[in-house]
Amino acid sequence: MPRTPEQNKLLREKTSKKILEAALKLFARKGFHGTSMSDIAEAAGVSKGLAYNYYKSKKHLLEALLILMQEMSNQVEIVMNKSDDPFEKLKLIINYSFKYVKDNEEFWLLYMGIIFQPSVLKSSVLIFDEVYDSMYKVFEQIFRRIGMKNAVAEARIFGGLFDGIFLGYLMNKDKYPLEKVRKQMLKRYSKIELQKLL
Amino acid sequence: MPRTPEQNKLLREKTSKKILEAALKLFARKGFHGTSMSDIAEAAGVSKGLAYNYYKSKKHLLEALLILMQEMSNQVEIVMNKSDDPFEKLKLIINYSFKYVKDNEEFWLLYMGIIFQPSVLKSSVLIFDEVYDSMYKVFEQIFRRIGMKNAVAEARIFGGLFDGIFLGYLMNKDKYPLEKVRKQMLKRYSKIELQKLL
Amino acid sequence: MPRTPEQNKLLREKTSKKILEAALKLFARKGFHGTSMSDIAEAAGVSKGLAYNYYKSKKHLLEALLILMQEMSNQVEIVMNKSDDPFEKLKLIINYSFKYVKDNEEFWLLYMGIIFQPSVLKSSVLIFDEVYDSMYKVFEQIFRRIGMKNAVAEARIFGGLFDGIFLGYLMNKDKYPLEKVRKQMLKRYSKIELQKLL
Amino acid sequence: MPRTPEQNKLLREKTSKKILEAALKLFARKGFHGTSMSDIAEAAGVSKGLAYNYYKSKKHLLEALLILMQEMSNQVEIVMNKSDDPFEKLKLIINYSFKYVKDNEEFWLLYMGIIFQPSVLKSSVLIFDEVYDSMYKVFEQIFRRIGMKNAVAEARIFGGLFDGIFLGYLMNKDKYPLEKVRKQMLKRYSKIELQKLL
DNA sequence: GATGAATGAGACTTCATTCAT
DNA sequence: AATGAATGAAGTCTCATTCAT
Repeated sequence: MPRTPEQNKLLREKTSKKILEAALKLFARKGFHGTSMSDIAEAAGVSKGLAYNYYKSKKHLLEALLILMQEMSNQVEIVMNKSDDPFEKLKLIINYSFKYVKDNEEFWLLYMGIIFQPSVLKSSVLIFDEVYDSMYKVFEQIFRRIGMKNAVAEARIFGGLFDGIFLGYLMNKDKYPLEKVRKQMLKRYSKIELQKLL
Repeated sequence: MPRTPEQNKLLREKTSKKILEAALKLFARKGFHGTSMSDIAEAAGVSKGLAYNYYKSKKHLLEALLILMQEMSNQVEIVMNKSDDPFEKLKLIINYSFKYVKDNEEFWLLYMGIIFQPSVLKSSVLIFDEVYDSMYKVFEQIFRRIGMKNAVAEARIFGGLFDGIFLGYLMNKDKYPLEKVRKQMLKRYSKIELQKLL
Repeated sequence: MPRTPEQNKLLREKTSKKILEAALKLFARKGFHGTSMSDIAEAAGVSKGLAYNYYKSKKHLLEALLILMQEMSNQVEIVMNKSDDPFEKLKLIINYSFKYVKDNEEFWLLYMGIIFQPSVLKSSVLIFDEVYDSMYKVFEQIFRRIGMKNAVAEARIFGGLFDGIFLGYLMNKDKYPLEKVRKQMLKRYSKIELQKLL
Repeated sequence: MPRTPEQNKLLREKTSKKILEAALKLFARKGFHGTSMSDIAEAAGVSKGLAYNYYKSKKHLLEALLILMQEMSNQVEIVMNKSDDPFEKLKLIINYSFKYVKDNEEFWLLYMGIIFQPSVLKSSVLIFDEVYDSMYKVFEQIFRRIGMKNAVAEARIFGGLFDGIFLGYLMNKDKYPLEKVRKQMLKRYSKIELQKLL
């Protein structure tokens, strides 16, 4: 009894997702070169052959993950635009980012891993460069609207803080006081404190 | 006539340094797994066999680099202790760190690469964990002495800033306004501004 | 459609046997260090990679052969126990051993090669030591039952004879009068002649 | 102050002997392929370069050892010819051989190693074949003179005994009752016992 | 859609040999 | 006579990818 086309489509999606998730997990932890297709297939519970049935090559798997990440990165802007007040925006960004990292550790690790080894996938750099650039532009505007003189530098500091904090957190999740840091960030970038510095 | 021991020592030092430098450059850019011993030997201008004459294995090469890094990391504390004033300490740390990254981009890249793929070298994690921990302790003390309530979180923020900023810088050295950011950091952590927030 | 598990099992057995046989042949003739995995793969008619698919390393291949040999070595005792008469036992041992060597030249060569280079595989020595020891014990008992005074030494002489004779035979199979020697051995260790020496 | 020609010659001989002895020791224990020139040079306490100064290649070293062995093998005949009585000859051979093995374990091990891996050195086979052949001829004559019918087979048995016994001895020097075996051999091949079997 | 046996290029590593001094 | 740095071929092993079924 052959499967109906719908059943087949569902099955395909499910399997392809399993593979993608296994790849994400392993690339994040062991790096692209440190992960073998066998590892991925095994972690996904499918045969090597089947993995190739869904993704033409190891590189294609990575690319599929990058595209996913790119799509997710748009979320920040959506969240941010829930308010028009720059101080409120900062708050939304901080809260969203901390939540995002906790929920998507692996994506974040993969992203960092790729950033640090651009040779793995030339094209990736371009993608992220754009994402980064546009993000910094937005931060800059926010700080300008707040009235800060050095909005360019402040934007870099603000953006850098996330990377740095999350890095520290992921390096040692058990000890890191993530919640305390989030609160302190909110305080540091609150209307009250920022206005003291103007 | 054989070479004199001195000649040999010089030769060994020169060659072993060439190899180590080539390894640093390549590991930093392409990652440990992404770099082959052939790459390293070629970049160093020696034969593959000779590289093994000096470093027992690819892993040993990496370890030699890590030891070097660990030695360098002690510098921060030395620099910091040139003054006893906590505000001055912060200034010294900021200036030293920015200078350090500019002068040792590759070390920093390698370090990040390793942090993100601890599976490459289990032992490395331990080394860095210690370094990090002791550094955060020192930052905490400084902020406590300044009179900040949330010294723990502030220390994490301060430390994270460096990683985040340098990460952004190394991702795109051409565009990054490193000097502006340094100045803004000095301002943000100056006595004047910090005291406004107490 | 994938192959059925049965098909795969058959395939695996066939291929793994081909590789093992090739390894035996080459290790026996050229020694462990003198044989390369390429040699083995080529002789087995498979790719190098496949050989590693079946045997984790060159050493594992050797170990697989040793286990086979150990299993075979139990045969002697089985054969010997077909009779209870010590003179008959000697006859059975002689006939079985001569036949065994002719049928399993390569195993015998491999075995000797390993004996002479214990550094190749430390564990092997222990295995064979045990086999040897228990064999000599058995020989000793036989000679004691026959009534010989120096059963210990006689057992060593009897056992040594096999090794020595087979060594001579395998060194130069064309010229060696194996059949004549077998007959003479039977005579030498026959009831009639042995009793003359009591 | 340059060395005199005599001094030089002495030095050369001493050094070349050191190297040869180191090679013998290592080849015997670890096999030809299992021994590296570095091992040999180190064991001999000289530099690798110097070893090559004395022996053109690793193979040449082995050949030098084989020639030495060949020279030593002539000793048997000399010893044997001290008496004209065949029974006495057997006694001399037995005693000499047991003594020889104890005094020259390494030579004997090397010899066995080569016998079992003729591929290492094609030429060696020819050398040993000759030695063996002539030896068996001599044994045959002895047994014929004693009056044995199957002198051919008896010669093979007698010769094989040595190889087999020594093999057993060298496999496990601590436990092997070499002295007992020697005595039993003398008894077995004494005039009294042999004549019982005629 | 699915399997896993099979391939082969390329990685890590060793070592006989050469050579500058 | 002597050293040991240096080379490069060859060996062990891994893994992305293909393919028969």
